[in-house]
Amino acid sequence: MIKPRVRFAPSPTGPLHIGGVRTALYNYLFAKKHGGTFILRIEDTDQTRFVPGAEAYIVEAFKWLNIEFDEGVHVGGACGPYKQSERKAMYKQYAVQLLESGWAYYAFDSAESLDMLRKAAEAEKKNFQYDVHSRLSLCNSLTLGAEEVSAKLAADEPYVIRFKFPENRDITVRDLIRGDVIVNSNTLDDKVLYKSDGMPTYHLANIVDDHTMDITHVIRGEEWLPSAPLHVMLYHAFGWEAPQFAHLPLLLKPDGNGKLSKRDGDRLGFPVFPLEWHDPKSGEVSVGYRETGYVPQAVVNMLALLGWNPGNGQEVMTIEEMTALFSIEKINKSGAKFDPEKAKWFNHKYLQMMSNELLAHAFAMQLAEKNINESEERILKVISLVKERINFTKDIWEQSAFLFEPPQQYDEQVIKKRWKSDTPEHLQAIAAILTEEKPFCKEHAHNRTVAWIQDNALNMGQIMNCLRIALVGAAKGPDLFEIIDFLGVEEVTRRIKRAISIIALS
RNA sequence: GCCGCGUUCGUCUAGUCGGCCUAGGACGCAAGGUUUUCAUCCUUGAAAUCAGGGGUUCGAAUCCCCUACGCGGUACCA
Repeated sequence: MIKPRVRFAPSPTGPLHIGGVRTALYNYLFAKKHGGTFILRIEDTDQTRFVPGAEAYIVEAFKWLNIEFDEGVHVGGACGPYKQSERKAMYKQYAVQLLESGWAYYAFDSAESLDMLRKAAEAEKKNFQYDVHSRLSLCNSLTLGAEEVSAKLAADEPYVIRFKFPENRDITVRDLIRGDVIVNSNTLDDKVLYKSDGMPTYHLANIVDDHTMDITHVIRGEEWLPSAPLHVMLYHAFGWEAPQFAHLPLLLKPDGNGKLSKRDGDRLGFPVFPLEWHDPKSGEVSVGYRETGYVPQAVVNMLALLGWNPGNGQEVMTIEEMTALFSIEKINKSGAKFDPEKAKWFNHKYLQMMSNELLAHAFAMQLAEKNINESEERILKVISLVKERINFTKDIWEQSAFLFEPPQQYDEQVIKKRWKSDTPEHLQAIAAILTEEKPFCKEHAHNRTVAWIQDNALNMGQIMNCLRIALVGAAKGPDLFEIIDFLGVEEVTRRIKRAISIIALS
């Protein structure tokens, strides 16, 4: 295969959705697999939907995800500029070229008049289309005389340029995932290519850019499949060779049907965006994978498997492994429901593979925010104690807070079950045993404590759980003597006293 | 409405050219074990009559047709 050139072309209308991230990822995987080029192009032809900060967000998101572009708005390249608003001047000539070759025409109908036609059709449960059937009864250069058209243009009347579909032609879209999709031109509408504000629409700009940037493969979401016949015809009209198409299945909401949306994330409690996003207009904040404590590699891995599968049973893999295994033929045809539980599982797996040093570094930052100072050695110790219990980096604190501060409260269920009238004296006896241990050795302390419990014919589970309650506040957490070792006997004694007084009061 | 795409355990999926599929794996779920706690981890299990109905064939999840359902599109948005 010749080295492919692919592109990811988002429009800067808000934060990048994980569906978009997956589309970009598949483009990236495909390009890397075949030694090709991966390009980031910003499609901002709709000035009314422009959102400040969105472009920077997109760039930052890919940086965090470690998905690198070879060419693009932020890195430049030989086919720049990579932002459509900056290429504005070049589109008109292509629209004119189509006008001259008879593949397009001027249309002067106002948005309002078309709106009325649409409403009227809707009332009859029909659909109004600007197409082969209707264009001869509308106001355009096909129905108006040549002088009339030039007069309107000379008078600066607003106009759009529409594509003129040939009559009754079967158009074949050759899709790498779906095979041949055939659509008759009579069912297609004459899409606007050039808007009255002097900007091209997506359709024109997209084709012109893909051609001038030598794009070989267009890998994009399934929502573009309906307009693919238009694109195929556009290439034909220009006399250009069309790139190969691959329309990706959609990412669906976890419950029910339909496209995954920000709403679903809010409702079910999982991020839909890679990074946290602050909407400049509404001030609304959307949670991000990064801020939730996801490992970028885990996000990439999880996303890759939503709609693609190498077929070898392997699920956890590096991006290099994915690249080696990737093929468009193995992409599924049907939409994939997003599963927050599996996303969590992936993150857990990646956290376990991460070095303790790296996790300690992340945790040290969390501690700094809480003004807690601990030695590197002790932080590393904490990591070794809680690592296997965490799904997100933010869980480290949740799982280890009791190592830094006494329990805020004591689990009443456990107290009710295990705390007896003689518990205080038993705990004090254990405190005494621990204090005698000098230097403190957790194995030895453990053995002596167990021996003491047995010698006094006491219930092991009852005593140990009460001790745990006194130190941790709940019946959970790592090995008790590891905790005692970390806390130090003095702190342990203090906590036992504290627990006895507080629990006695309640 | 019209056009297009899709349909294997609850979910993500394996299933190349029909037989090795009494449909495999993973997540989740359940039970047991480990941990005198909880989580992790390990083992086992339940879970898809391969959307439904017709064909073709000795034989179909795999090929053909129909139906149903779901989704996407139907803008001077991308």
